Amino acid sequence: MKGDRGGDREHGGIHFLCVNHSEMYAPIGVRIDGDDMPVHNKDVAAIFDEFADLLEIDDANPFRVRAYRNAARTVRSLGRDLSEMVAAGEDLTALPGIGTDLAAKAVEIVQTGTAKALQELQRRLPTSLEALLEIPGLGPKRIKALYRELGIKNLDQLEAAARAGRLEAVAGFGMKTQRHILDTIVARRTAERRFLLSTAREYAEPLAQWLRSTPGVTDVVIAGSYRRGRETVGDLDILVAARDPEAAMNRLADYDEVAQVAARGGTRAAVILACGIQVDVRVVARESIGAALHYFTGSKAHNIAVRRLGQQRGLRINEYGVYKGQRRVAGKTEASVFRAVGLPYIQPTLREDRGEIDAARSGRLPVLIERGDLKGDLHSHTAETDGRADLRTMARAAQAAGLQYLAITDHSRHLTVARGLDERRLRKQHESLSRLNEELSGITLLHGIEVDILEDGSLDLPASALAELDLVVAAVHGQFNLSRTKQTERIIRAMDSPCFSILAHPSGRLLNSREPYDIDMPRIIRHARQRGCFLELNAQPERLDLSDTFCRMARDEDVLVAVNSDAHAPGDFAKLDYGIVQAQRAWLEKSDVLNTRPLAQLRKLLRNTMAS
DNA sequence: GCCGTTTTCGGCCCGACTGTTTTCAGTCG
Repeated sequence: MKGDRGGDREHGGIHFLCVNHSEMYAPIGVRIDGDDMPVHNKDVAAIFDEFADLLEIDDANPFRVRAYRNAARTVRSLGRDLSEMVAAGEDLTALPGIGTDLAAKAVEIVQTGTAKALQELQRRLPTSLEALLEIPGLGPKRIKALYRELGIKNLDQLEAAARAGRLEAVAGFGMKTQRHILDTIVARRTAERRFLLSTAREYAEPLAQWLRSTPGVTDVVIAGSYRRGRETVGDLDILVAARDPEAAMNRLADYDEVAQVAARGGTRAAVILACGIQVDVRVVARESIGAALHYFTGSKAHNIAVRRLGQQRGLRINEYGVYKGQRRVAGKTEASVFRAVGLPYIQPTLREDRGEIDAARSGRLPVLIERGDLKGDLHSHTAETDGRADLRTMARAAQAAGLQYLAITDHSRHLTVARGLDERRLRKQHESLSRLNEELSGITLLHGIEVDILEDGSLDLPASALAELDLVVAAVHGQFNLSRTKQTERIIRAMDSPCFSILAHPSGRLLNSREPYDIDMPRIIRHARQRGCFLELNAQPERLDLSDTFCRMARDEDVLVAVNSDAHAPGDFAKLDYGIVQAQRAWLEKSDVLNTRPLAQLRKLLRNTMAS
C-alpha cells in the first residue's frame, strides 16, 4: 500500500523520474501547431495532486490536503472526459469529493490549463519540492525545514547537501537520517519504481512460501495492491499470522534474496530484495488475521470509507479487530469485519472506493467473472507468423487450459517483422485449420486474423478476404503518434469496415514502457456500441489493455469485452488469469464478457460483425 | 476543502516505527 503517501496519495513514483517539471506541466493548454492542446483527466488530476503536495509542504490543514488528493483520485478514475463535462455545462459537484471550490478549479484548469491559486503557491514554494516527497523519511515538515534552512529545492541539491554532511545541522536530522536519504537517492536513480503484477508474483510467491515454512506460522497472505490485482505493484505487503513474531522476523531476515533490512520492529519489518522490490511484512496473532487482512489489503481509500461506516455505528476499526469501546466484536475473518459495519463481503479486486461500498450496502455488488467462466479465447498466434507453435499444439494447449474454442488470429501482411499473412497464405491456413477441426474433439478452432489498422483507418486486407473468416480482430501496430483527433478517426473508420469484430489492445499501452496512444476512448466505446462490435481486454501482463477504468465504462455502455490471451506460445493461456483479475477490477460479470458464451451463441454474435 | 439517516458546523481513520529526543514529532502504510 505504499505510494498512498499522506494518507491518500495514489500516484507514487511518477514525479521522481521527472527531474524537469516543465516537461510535465508546461504542455497543458499551450498551443502547438495551431491546435489548443486539450486538457485531459490525468492533467487535471496531476494538478490537484500538485496542489496537495505544495499545500502539505506549506503546512496547510491536512484535511484540505486530503480533499485535493480525493479529487485527484476521482478525476483519474472518472472514465469520462472532464473537459467534455465542462463543455456540456454539467454540474461537477455531483462527483464524489468535489464541492463548489474544487469544481470551479476543475473548470478553470480545463479552460486555462492551470489555476491561479496554484500559481500563487508556486510563487512561494518551488514545484520541485514535490519530488522530495518521494524520498522515504522525508515528509512535508522536513522538506520545508530543508528548504528554509538550507535552501534545498530539488533532489540534486538534497544529494549534494547530504554528501557534504550539511543535513545534520538541521533540527530533527541526524547522521542516520542523512545516510538513509543519500542511500535512497542513489538506489532510486537506477531502480524501477513499480513492478508488473506478473513480475511481483515471481518474487512474492517464493518468499511467501519461505515464510510459510517457519515453525509456528499459520498463515501467510500477500496483501496490498497485489491482492487487489492492480496492474503494477509498488511494493509487497505480506501478512503473517504466527505464535512467535520474533521467529518469523528472523526467518525473513534469513531469506537469501534480502539485500537490505530497511526497518525492523517487534511485529513489522521492511526489507529490500535484490531485485529492488520493497517488502513490508507484518506479523499478527491468528485471531486478528481477518482484520489485518482487510486493513493491509486496502486500498487506503476503501479502508477509510469502511472505518467511517464503523464510526457511524460507534465502532473503532484497526488491524487487530473491530471494537465497541474496549470490547472486540469482530476481526477473525474479513467477512466479520464487513458484517460488523453492515456490509456483505467485498472482493479485494473491488476495494478501490469506486462505488463498491454503496453497491454493497444496497445489495448491488456485481457477481464477478471468474476464470472458469471463460469458454474460449479469441486472439492467438501460431508459428505461421510470430507465434512459436503450430495449429495443433496451440489447440491442444487451449483445450488443456479448459477452453472449448480458440480463435487463431495471426498477423496480416503489413506487419512484416512478424511475417504477416497475405491473402494466399491466409486461405492456405484456412484450409489447414478446417482439416484439423474435423480431426479435433473437445476443442474447436475458429479462423480469424489480427489485421493491421493502417494509418488512414483502412484494414490491411480486402473485405473479400476477411469475409471468409469467422472473426476479424483488428489492431494498431504503428503510427502511434497521430493527434488525438486523427488517431480516434482512424480507429472509428476501421470499426466501420464491413468486417470488424474486435478491437485488440485498444489503447496500445505497454506498462512501464509505452504510454497509450492519444485517443478519445469514451467515443470509441460509444461507437463500438453503435457498430455492434467488441473491445478486447488483452491479458498479456505488460498490456492489460483495456485499463480497468475504460473496461468498466465499456460495461456501463453495454459493449461486450473479450478477455483474450494473445497467446504466442502454448504456455500463454495461463495469462488469461491476469485478464480475469483486470476484468474483476472493472466490475465485469460473466454476461459482460464475449467469450463466456457457448460456441453457438458466440458464432451468432460474431456473424453480426461480419459482412455476409 | 468536503460533507450530512444526529449535523450547514465541526468533524474528518488509526497504530507502528524511527530517530532524535529526554517525552515525542514526523513519517509511513
